[in-house]
Amino acid sequence: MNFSFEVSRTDPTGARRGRLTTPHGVIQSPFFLPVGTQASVKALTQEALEELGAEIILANTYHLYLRPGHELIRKLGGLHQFMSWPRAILTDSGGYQVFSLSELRRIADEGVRFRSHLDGSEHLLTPEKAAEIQLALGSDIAMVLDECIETPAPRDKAEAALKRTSVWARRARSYLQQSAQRNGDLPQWQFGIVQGATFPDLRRESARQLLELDFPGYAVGGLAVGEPHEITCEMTREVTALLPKDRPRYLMGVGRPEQIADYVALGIDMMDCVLPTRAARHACLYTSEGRVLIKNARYAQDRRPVDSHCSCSVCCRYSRAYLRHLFAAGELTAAILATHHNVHFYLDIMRQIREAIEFGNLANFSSDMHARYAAGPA
RNA sequence: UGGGGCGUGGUCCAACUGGUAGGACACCUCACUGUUAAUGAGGACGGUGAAGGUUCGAAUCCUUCCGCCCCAG
Repeated sequence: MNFSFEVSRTDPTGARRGRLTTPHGVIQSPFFLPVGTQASVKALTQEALEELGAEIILANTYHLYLRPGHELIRKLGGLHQFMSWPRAILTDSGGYQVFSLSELRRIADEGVRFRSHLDGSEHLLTPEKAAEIQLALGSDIAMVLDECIETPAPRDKAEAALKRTSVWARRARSYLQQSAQRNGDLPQWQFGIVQGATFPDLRRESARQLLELDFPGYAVGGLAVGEPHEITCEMTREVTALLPKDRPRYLMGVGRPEQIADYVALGIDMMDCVLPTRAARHACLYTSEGRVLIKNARYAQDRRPVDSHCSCSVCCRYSRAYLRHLFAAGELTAAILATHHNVHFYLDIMRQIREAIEFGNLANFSSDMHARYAAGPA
């Protein structure tokens, strides 16, 4: 099978430099996955993503199952072909929707019963179903269905979600393995997801239970849902300490630009976040000097690029004043240009982080970022 | 020149026909962490064209003036 992961260097902080090989290309790690929930990174074309150097993106099982439907995508040749994205794709299982669509679902041991946010129709998402959908989509990496709960959570609730996540992980794992036996090969990698809320011992217990299932990669889920950054780091540290060094570690749903290096220093290899794309549409631009809220009146006559240290095509060509105008006028181009810049910025942070690991100065990079983001924009 | 109507924050309008002026948009600011999100929250701005009068109390009623609109000539 065409999957592998290798760590080529570990720096003093614990950060790992490596590469993940998939049937759809090699991805240098640590890496960031732009979020393309509905087979589209909002406001970006696949051409733009390629130009930006994205090597992998994330899509969502729940959303694509509801629309246009995984069977349709399978019929059209799978998600890669459907959306004309030749590089790697990771699909989230719908576990996050268990959390974010809480008013629309009911959780039981068999799975999650959802009412569609689109038309109100009822659907049952089980661990097997989530695995089946992702198989149909043909993503390179599939996530197991997990139960992601809100923070802070009482211990008994965290325990229950942890237990259920482990049972579901086992079911998802065997579903995929059985499918592989029938077809002779594993067409995709499947990652387990550690839960346990903000309880260190529960995090460790969750990791231990998943390790028994011998996943090719492990994710840390249920974090960055409201708890302080230090807690996110503490929980991540508990987990990565137990994970095998030769498997990729994925911290799901993070983070802010200045936090990313911290997670990498905790031994995280991959992460995804809607922040660069969503904030872009809301006129928040990330730069090497901090955040720029481009709608602010102070930028009305600002001829400078969004980020003078940025080499993206937006910063090479357009002024802050123009971007501000596009937002004020409600032009679609505002979202397109802002998203392009933010995704470039995130991918560039990852390039710099990889370089910093090679040179052994990730700690400097991290404190630099924190300082700049504390100082605010120029 | 008659007759009729209307003047309320930047804009468009609302205020049981007397009860102490509100909304939308615009503006300003903030928030977004495995996307139900080109979203959401907050803030500033008028004392009602002007001057008088009636009344406990007027954007609402009366008088005069100013401005705009419509219909007649």
